[in-house]
Amino acid sequence: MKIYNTLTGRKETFVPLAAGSVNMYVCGVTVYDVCHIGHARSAVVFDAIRRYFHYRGYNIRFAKNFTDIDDKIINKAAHDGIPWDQVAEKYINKYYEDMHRLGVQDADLEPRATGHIREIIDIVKGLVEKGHAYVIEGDVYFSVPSFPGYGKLSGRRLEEMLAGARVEVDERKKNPMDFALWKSSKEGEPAWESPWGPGRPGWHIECSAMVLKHLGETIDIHAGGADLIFPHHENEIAQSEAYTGKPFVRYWMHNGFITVNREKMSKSLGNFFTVEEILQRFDPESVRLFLLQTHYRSPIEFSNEPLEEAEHTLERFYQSLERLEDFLILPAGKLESVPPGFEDEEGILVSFKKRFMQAMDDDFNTALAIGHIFELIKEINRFLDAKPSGARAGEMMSRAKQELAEAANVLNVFNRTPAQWQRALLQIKKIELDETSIERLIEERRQARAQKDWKRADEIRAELDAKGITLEDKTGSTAWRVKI
RNA sequence: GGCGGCGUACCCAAGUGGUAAGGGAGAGGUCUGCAAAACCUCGAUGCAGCGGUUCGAAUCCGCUCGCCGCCUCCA
Repeated sequence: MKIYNTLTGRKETFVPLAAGSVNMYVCGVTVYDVCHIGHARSAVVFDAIRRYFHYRGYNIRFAKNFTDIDDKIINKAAHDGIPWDQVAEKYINKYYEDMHRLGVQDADLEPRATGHIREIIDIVKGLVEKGHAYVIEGDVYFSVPSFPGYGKLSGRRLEEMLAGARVEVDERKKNPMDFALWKSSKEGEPAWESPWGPGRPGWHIECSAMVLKHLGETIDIHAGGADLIFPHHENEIAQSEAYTGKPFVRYWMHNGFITVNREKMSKSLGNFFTVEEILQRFDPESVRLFLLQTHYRSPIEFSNEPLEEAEHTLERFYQSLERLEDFLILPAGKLESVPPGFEDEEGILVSFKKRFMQAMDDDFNTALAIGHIFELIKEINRFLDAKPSGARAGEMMSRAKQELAEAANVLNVFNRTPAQWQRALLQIKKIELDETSIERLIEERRQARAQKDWKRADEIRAELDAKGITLEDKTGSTAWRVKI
């Protein structure tokens, strides 16, 4: 298994600290507002990666935090006139709601900053004692020059950063790059008691504290959005390694951004689309597929078109799956006939599994893995086109279904039944007809067709079409689909 | 200014040395009462441009052009 490690800038063979186990920490969200699609990308991507580790038999401990105290939360609380902890609670709940819809599994551990104040204080105290941090008027700062490795993750040197001169200058700090570990609270702000007076943790320290407490001094993987590389993750390394004297993280993983008009989607630019509003227009599975169809480190340009394409892609998948299932429920024909050219279908299945794993093993290439799924789909369609029959053909197709289900389970897309997909479309496309009335019209049309009353049959078809339902006449029955 | 990334068909996108996956759109075909959908087939002699290394380059090196990100809160 190979993972691109931001620390080295290379793909490296993944060797976990303890054989067979993975300790993984993902930076979650600061809960001061609803999630946009960029947050969703990070969550979905690392969810798929986590599922793949599990599939590969690793015993994975997966932690994802909530930053539930910070300036933005305090500002939001003041703005909305509600207590800061209610702001946090509200958006944590909203996060769960959005992510569950997108098929993101809860982490094994979901620690919150405010639940680790004691641990944070212990680390800050330790850093002060070791001379890596200093106290000024109730604030505690980490002394960046005291940590020689500073800049190793983001690939920059201290002198260069100072030259940039975009750093806000706080005269009290010994070095402009020094960052807050502990911030004293003003009157009326949330505060916890500490050796330096009432205050709250700085942003970076919570992650160090939670990693240390729940996963250990050195963990296998730490992940998050690429915008966290500097300063957040750089600072985490500095404070953690200065404190423990041990390497903090073995593999750093960072996902790429979502862009709008080629610009990074962000709150400050105002060019963001919330998960909620996207899910009003698209089925969650379409969104998840859209996110996984591009490699996690590449940028994704956001617009309707690729989401609509993802819908078509799913339609194609479920059409084929339905066809496969139709074949499987049919009694196996007496005639043993595997069409010529398909004798080695089992070999194709074996190679599918191999290629799927190869793709995922290569830095979690979900885009390629999905490509392989469609190669298999094409193969299955060709096989069924050739009108196979008999027990062996049945076994081969049931094995194919099994293989597809396994891959689908890892990605958590292509994971429903064709009927569930159609029902979901009925809802998301806001079709005014329900299943029963559609079935009733189909039955009426069937009778018309039996009497060769083509005019009436065509009328019904046109009527359904106008309402967004397409009919598909198969031998002996008629299926309906939501037009997309 | 410093550091990093990207540029593959009409669109999206995988591919980091061995002769261009996959999806969407399009064209042709099969099926059909006719349709539609679906399915099958086709589709880049070519990977921003130029030069170099190599038996061999989208992949490595150099230069040029264009775009983006980080350096400040950010997934």
